[in-house]
Amino acid sequence: MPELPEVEVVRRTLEPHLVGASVERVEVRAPALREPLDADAFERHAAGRRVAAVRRRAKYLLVDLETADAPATTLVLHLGMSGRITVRAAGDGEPLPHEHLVVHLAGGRRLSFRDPRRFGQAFVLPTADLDTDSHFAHLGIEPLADEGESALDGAHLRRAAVGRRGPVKPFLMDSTVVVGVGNIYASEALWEAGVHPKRTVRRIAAARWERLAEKVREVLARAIAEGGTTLNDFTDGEGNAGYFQVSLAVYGREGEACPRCGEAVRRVVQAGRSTFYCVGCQR
DNA sequence: CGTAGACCCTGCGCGC
DNA sequence: TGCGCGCAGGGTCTAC
Repeated sequence: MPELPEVEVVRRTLEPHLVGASVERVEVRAPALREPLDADAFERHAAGRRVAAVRRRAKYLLVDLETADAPATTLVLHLGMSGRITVRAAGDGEPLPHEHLVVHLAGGRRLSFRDPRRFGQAFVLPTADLDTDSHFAHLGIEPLADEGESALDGAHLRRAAVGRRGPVKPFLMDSTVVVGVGNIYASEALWEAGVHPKRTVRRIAAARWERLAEKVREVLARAIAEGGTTLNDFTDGEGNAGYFQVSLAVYGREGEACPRCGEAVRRVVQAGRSTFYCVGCQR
């Protein structure tokens, strides 16, 4: 469900509910995720703290926690394929299906983390250790970062492709190159840029890298503006659906007419994931 | 070192 | 109506 835009939409909707709130306790309801939840760590590093900020790095949601007498910590949440994070009102007490973690806030509201497929993650660590933590140490640049040294541009993609082979679509999804580009938006950005998903990264010229970088940023920004893509069950932190799926040009549209040239959209599997593209206008 | 494939899970929609 | 199959937004590990 969630690529970068969906996580950013969740972040933005959670932020006003969480910043300034106090964490009374963290309840581990079902510890079995791929990395089992550590109730002791939550108790030691999250309980009794105040939310200072809600940030995002790649597809990770970062809830910064502070207290007067200890260094800052960060609650890290990843939605995997099927995770959902919502704020529940005080008194709304029914346990939800697949609810793994409940963060109880002062006043009775709760932050609820659900994940049927259990590919998600939840852990807490000192904020100072974030950059060196194994989940973050090898991450590439943020595609929507401001202009500057680490902005996503054609030169960044071209440099990252040096010495590599293989098709451009999995390359775009490689989080050591650029983060946040998942299976939906990789197909969409390639279609927007007119680049064939199977094209080898060694045969892409500077101008096309530039166009591709631009389209990646554009597609992600548009998806955020439209509240994220909802295929089955994505909702923001307040439980609202997103609308970007109506804007998808090729993803999930095998056999339908390409909006640009009318050719039938095709589906292939690359690196185990479905890719949708148009032979008429992607070269 | 870089890349391809298997794998971790549950739920849903489709065709029979 | 009910059932089995294929497929799903992510990431990591192993084998080449």
